[in-house]
Amino acid sequence: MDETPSPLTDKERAGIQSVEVGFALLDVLAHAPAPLMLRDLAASAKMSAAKAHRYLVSFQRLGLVVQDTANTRYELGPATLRLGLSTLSRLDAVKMARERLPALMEEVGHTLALAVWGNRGPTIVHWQESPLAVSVNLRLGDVMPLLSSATGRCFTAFLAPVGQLDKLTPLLKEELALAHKLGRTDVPATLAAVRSLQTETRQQGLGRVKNVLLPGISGLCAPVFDADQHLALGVVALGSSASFDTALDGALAQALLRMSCQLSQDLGHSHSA
Amino acid sequence: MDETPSPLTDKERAGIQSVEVGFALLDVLAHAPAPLMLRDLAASAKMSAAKAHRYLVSFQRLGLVVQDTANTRYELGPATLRLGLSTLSRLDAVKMARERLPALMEEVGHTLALAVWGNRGPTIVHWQESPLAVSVNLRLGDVMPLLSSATGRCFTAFLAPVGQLDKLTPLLKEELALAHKLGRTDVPATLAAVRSLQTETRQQGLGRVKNVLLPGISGLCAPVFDADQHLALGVVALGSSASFDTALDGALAQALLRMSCQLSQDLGHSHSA
DNA sequence: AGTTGCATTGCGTATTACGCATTGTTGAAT
DNA sequence: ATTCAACAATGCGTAATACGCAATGCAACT
Repeated sequence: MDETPSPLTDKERAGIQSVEVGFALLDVLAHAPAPLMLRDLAASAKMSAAKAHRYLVSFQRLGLVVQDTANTRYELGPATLRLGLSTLSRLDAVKMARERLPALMEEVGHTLALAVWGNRGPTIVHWQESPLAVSVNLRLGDVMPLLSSATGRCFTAFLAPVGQLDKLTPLLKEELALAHKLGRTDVPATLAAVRSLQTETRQQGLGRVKNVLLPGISGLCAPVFDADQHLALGVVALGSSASFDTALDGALAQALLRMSCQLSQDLGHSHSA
Repeated sequence: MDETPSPLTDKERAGIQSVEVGFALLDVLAHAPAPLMLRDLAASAKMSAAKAHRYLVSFQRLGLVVQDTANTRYELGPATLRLGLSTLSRLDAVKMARERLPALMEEVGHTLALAVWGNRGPTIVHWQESPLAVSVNLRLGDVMPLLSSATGRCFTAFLAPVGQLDKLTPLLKEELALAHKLGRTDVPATLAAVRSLQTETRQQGLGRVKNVLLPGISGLCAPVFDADQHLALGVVALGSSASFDTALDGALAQALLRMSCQLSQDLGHSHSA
């Protein structure tokens, strides 16, 4: 088709070329921070605009992509959400954590949430507001910042050392740049400072934040690992700093850790690190 | 290819056939309760096993599908989760609803509004006045009463069953006290009466009011839910009681419900309640 | 071993997707 | 208003690709 002389290495099993070509477009859209024009979308996926357009027509028919009626920009559509949520609902870690969250909330009396790693960082996939708590503005799908949120710090510290780390670095650099521009003093400013925050978080066993992301709000996030030592999800608690105990040996932190350890074990994680 | 002589109807824009064919497999997997054998998967997607297999090879390369190493069954893969989370993070219920309001207003001919839950109750965040309608005195940021407005009744009935319900109670008590002092007879006077109003509203599927909050004005409010069963927003219609059809099976109520259901689905809500 | 029920892979052909160039559309500048 | 520019969308002919069919692998039972 294109410029692939493709020696057709033996390890290649017969597939459907169009499927693999088309996915590049979805992938670009998934990583893009905003809806894209056809021109840029095609360029990012390394194909001609005409070619991309044909794929996008089909993706639109399927609901995988939608087009802003006004400016004709493309973005991912509701069908991708359905696929993702279907996968999410089958994830053992999420399933089990969801079931156990109500009891934990009863015990600790704070708003709780679950986060998993997405393309743009740790993403809230479930939350449960405490009746007692101040109303924290949390929305499904929110992506938490890596350095200024308890959740982000948890993922920054506990993401599997190999493989996923490379996903982390570009996002970290972005955030460092942003923090620098805003002149923030309560978050790390250099990669070295990030390393030290990671070490600290690992020693604590959970991500912690006091009045950083939101003034007057504190948060804790405990990691849950699967059988392969990968960070499967984060269990988050947050609330008003006035009534929120951030002590590592406090009842709240201990309850979170108990929950996350139990989940990890039930997922087949064997204490080896 | 197949048995499609394909008269190529005019409404068909040129797309990529393989993409649309392949999606049928993903769709089947998304709706299946458990991993599927190639045979069944192919049958459900109405294609031959050989054909399905080629697509699945490509889907596996992309991480959209994974195969149980032991029993060779297929299920959705991590890439679908990435796509879904990316979409989820961009979803904005209010924005989506706002885009669709003009069409709805065209259809029903009444003033429409959107409300979300704020610290002090359901808050109007957007409204669109009908040219035909009487001018209703609504302002951005207005907090609607829980018992005497259609919007309030909607939120009272449909706020997340656990947790948020208790955020409701203090506000409800306040309003009950106020109603009592004013000697109103058209709103519930006791908590028991509130419960019964909630039940009624849930059965109706939307909040409804005739000449209660404002004399001569009627209103309806349909709930929109997110993927996690949280009440994301309310779609409100209001107008002069003379021309406003409050029948549950009337054109207006049905149009509102259609709109709210569609929105809920696009937010990832899988209708279960 | 024999058999059954799958998944997987060559092969040849008809169909499809590709690049190129053209036409349609939108929106901004003169 | 008119012109212009930038982008999106679409015919067309050809070369590459996906399809059905049938053969081959690969296990788990009998």
